[in-house]
Amino acid sequence: MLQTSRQDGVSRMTPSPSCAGCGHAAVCQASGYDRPELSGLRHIAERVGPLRTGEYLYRPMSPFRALYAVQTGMAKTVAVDVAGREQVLAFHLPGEMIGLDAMEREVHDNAVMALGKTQFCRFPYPAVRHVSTEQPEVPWHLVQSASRRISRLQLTSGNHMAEERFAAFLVDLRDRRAMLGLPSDYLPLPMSRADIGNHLRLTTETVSRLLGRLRQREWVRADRTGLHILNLPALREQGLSLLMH
Amino acid sequence: MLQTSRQDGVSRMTPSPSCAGCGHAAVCQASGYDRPELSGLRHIAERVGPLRTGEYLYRPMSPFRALYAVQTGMAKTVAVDVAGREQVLAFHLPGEMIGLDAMEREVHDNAVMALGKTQFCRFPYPAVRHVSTEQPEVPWHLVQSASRRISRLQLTSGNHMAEERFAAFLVDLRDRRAMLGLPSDYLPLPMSRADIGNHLRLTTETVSRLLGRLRQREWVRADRTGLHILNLPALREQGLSLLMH
DNA sequence: CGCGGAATTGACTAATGTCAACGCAGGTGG
DNA sequence: CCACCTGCGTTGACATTAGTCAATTCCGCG
Repeated sequence: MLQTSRQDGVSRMTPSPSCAGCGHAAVCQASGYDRPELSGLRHIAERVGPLRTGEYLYRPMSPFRALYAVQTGMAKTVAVDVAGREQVLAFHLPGEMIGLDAMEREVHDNAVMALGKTQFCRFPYPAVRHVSTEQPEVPWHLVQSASRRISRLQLTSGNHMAEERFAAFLVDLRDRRAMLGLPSDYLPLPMSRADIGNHLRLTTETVSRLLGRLRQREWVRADRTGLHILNLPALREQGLSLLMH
Repeated sequence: MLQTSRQDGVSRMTPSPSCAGCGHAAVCQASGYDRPELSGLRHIAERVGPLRTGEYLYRPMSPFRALYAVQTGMAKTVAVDVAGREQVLAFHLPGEMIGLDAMEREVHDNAVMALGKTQFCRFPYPAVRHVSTEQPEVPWHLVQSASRRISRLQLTSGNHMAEERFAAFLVDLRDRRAMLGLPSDYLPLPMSRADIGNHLRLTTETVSRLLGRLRQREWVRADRTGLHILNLPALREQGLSLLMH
């Protein structure tokens, strides 16, 4: 529940180390942040965290002051409706821009929570606007991030059997990791089964049963912290709703 | 099916009348296109259509060359997966930007189809980039459009009872029409029940039954072409998953 | 006036959710 | 260092929602 008084991430913020010596240059490169036309973005980046499981980067109704990107670890975006039901909208891997849905708005609608030890880059919005006057590619980079986010959301909005959705979820996660140059035959799953289920519109029980079936077919080897992919083609075939790029 | 050889919209295009005397200034104003910092966008706008029901504005795999906005009428965006199953991702009202998910990409993933007699504004992408050099607010306007699109997609990605989703759908449609200054106690529904159902992850039969129930409770009066809202508060209560702005 | 696609309605089915019991693992404190 | 405790995951039995299939009606259009 969002009311718990866990520490919010923004208070634990390094003033402005910029990207010099960040040590995660590979991810930035894979995500396209290293282009010279975006150097301004790198210079205004602040580092947030590390946050630990359950800590919030921001919460619903908190003022929109910055965009974020995951640097290391994983995070989830969660919407909460008036009845208090939560909906996990996305899991974020390193390099993915967070908070785009609040742009040009006063406050965030959603919460973002760390899953496992997670660090973020923070891009203060006024500074983003400022560097854009010098570097006109900056807003186009955001447009592209938003565009990708739209495509990703469209992927999960289809109506498919539970098994397809689950397989597609795993393959998508794998492909995104591969794209970032991260090991992709093993997927860490720092989120709970409940989170996965919620995201896919399934119950934890169903997720558990699906995992059981995949294990039985020897397509994956899984424990509670992660999952080895043993038969990627089969998984991909199963989740054919993945028509991405 | 996308293979039918209906005429594609882009061939029926007025060279470049710009927005002078367009007659839909009210919609543009409501959607924020009339700001002086965006005058360049208005000047590059071409008019497409009118297209009639079932005609495509563009199809999957067609090259991305322009953004569009509905001018009058309604349109739907449809994704098709490798198995040929279609997913209606959105219904577009006048003023809504279309094609953002293909930005900075080579081709469109989705199809956009007119629902009833529909006109579009076309913003050729190279011209958009060009005016942006003069008017730096242009890309920010796109960011904002994309941001809104993300919020809207997030709305439909929740797991809720069929009745909630349906009520929320109707109320959302009503609110968007109201925002545009269109009559909002009556909702034209130029799409088929199948389209509505597909969008909401329901079958036509279920949509029909839900409509029946709403009629019985005297919350709406509906025929196949549209629907009068008789009890908006009740509908809104039913679809409380709508927490927008 | 009748044809044909779309919508509606009903009977039955299947997928997934709900509820409940159990087990495993990690963490804490004796 | 072990034992218990607690939370998460797994598994099974049953319930419920929405889907499927089929028959019927409605309505626009030739």
